[in-house]
Amino acid sequence: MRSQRRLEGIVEAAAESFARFGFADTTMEGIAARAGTSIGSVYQFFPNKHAVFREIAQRCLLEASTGYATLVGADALATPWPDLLARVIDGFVGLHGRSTVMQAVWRNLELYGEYAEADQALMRELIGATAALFGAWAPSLPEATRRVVATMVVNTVATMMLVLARETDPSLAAAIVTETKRMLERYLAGYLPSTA
Amino acid sequence: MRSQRRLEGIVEAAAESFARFGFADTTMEGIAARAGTSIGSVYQFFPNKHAVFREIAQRCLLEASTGYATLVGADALATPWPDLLARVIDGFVGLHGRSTVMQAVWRNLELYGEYAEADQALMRELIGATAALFGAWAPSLPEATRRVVATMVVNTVATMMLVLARETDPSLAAAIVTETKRMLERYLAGYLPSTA
Amino acid sequence: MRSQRRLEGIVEAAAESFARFGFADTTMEGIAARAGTSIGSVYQFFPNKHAVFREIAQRCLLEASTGYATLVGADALATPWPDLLARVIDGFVGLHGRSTVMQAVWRNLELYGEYAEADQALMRELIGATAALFGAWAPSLPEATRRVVATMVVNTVATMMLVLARETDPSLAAAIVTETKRMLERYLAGYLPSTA
Amino acid sequence: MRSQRRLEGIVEAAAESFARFGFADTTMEGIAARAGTSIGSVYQFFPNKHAVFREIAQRCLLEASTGYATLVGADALATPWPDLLARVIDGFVGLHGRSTVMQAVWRNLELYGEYAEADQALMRELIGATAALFGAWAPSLPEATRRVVATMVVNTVATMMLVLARETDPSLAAAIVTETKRMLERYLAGYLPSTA
DNA sequence: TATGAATGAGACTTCATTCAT
DNA sequence: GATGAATGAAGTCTCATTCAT
Repeated sequence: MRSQRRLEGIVEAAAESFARFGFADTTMEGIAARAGTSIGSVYQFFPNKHAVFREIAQRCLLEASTGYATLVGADALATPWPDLLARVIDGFVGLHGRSTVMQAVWRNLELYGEYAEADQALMRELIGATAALFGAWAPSLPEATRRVVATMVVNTVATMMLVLARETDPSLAAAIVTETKRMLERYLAGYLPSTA
Repeated sequence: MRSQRRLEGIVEAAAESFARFGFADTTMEGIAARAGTSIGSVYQFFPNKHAVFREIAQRCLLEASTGYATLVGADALATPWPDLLARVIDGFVGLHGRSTVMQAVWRNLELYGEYAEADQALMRELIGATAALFGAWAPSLPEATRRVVATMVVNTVATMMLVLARETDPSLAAAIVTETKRMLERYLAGYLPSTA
Repeated sequence: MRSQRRLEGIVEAAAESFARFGFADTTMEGIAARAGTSIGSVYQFFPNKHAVFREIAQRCLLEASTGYATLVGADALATPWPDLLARVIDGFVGLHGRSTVMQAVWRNLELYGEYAEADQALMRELIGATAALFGAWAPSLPEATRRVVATMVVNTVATMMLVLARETDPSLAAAIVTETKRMLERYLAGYLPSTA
Repeated sequence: MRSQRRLEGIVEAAAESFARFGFADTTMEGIAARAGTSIGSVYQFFPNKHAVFREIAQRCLLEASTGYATLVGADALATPWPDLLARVIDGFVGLHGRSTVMQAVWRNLELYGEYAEADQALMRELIGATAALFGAWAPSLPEATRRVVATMVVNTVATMMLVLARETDPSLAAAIVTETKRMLERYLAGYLPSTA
């Protein structure tokens, strides 16, 4: 469909611009130009500039949700948890590197309010799923503890990506990924049984 | 001197506004009004809006630097490292809670470019100091490792504050602080000798 | 096309305002209002206030250039030079009286820097053309002399218009025109052969 | 007297700034700084920015008036009129070159309205004096003619200075002075008897 | 009287949004 | 729908002028 392709072009153009210049320095005119269309067409799809960002944030959250599901996969419980942890971390790093939409959202944290609700829902989802895994691995761990620990894991991975976005030295970036895995592994080792 | 007090008023008003509404939604007119002065006076001290933010960022970094020095203190090596870790984390949480300037900076991460250089210098300083402590506690730890580990600790504490800034549930916030301490303690236990 | 008419309206309004109140006392808001449009539209065509003036200056120079060509015409060499001189002077006086754009430029000489280059090119053109006429009338006159004399004539006519712009007494204005013709005629009589 | 010296410093600083940057781009703060005093002191002497310019214009007119009297001198009628003409022209060129105040006024013609009245009075004075000389040399010349011719001479010299102010090539500038003398001489030769 | 900090009106300029074609 | 010209609210910034010290 014509309009579908046009919409995609606009979203892509907007994400690129938000990621590269930030929300404030992105103009609706600029988005239209980058998408090879007119400003009127942008307003055909979105009532205002914030709505464009919200769409991008939503896609970012969807990508994160889908990414989590794919990375954890059906074989989660059959995988030693440290391996799973490493897989998820590497997966998210890769995802962020490839997704303009994610970069746009991480670059414009000041707009968190725009999608806080949806983000919190996603966080609850991811935390719930992670906590459920913990329940399978360590049934004796109290429910409340599981949730807190899951929160820590999710937050740590999320903020690691923020740190990476800022880090210019690639070898230090790689070290940060390695050490984050190690840190979480040691942290979780206090809660989950070793997978000897 | 009169102008010193006025300057302080402006900086304080700006920090509050940046922290509460964000940089984009803060107007120079608004800063002046909140400071009980006129827009002309704001421009007497700062050539433009970004310069106001830069001043605040600089103060934030100074507070962080001073805070670190105070918290680590002269007795650092006489203190068991887990205690020192807990003291520093609690200290920074308290500092952030009391400092409008810090809240303003954490709220407007998208302006990181404005003070990136100064921030990186501070990071190097804090990482260096922390790595030096590690060197005292674990002389056998290779220099490069010490620095990477120190980087992890500093980043983790820093991003924890970002997470806290967003967290509305106070009991969850408290749990995050507790668990962050625990996480770092377990992480560092792999590198530093246990203390008696 | 709509926008062409709008542009003309803006230029006309600006010229009127520059001519009547001067550059400094003309506001972009005022130009828009006088043109019956909005300030945004003015900025659609011109990036800033100086650009508006530059457009007007350019039109003024074009009018002068075209005016010269028309006034001198194809029959220049067939016309006794005193008659041609009188025709050109009267022509320019009339032109200035009818052209808001010229009045705007003469009124704001302090902005000469804005169009100095283009003006100097025009001057060279007019001086060159005038010197060429002198060459036809007085072949024995050295090239360098022709150019200097042409410069005098062009400058004298130009500054006469400046004087006229300031003169409020119409009968004195008329006398100034008459005497300027006489002055240039007597001046040129020293260089050019008398006609029949 | 202290305040007299201070006033002179301010006027001089203002004239320099007006001459170099123009009225619009001169700030009261800048004048004070250049005069080595404070803005408050400037307002001690002048109620506003235009008043500063008016003072300068007045001095310019005074210099012109005095200059004329000096140049024409007591021996005017004993001097052949072409020599007197040359002397006056050279004198004014020199005067303009030396006087910051004159340069300030010529540079800011758009403010003519500020001193138009005084200027017109001066013009009447100079024209009257010149016409009187003509009366002595050519008693048969009708009064009205004398005044018109005197107006032409005064205007021509005045506008020559405007042209010179714009001319960057010194040899062309010199030629303009020479030719202006020649032009006026030929013009006047039609009205005044030759001085055998 | 001298100083220069404080004031605030006013001008420029941007850009999200609307709407006629 | 698509287009892009038109709109004008809103924000930044300057600088003449005032006034407390």
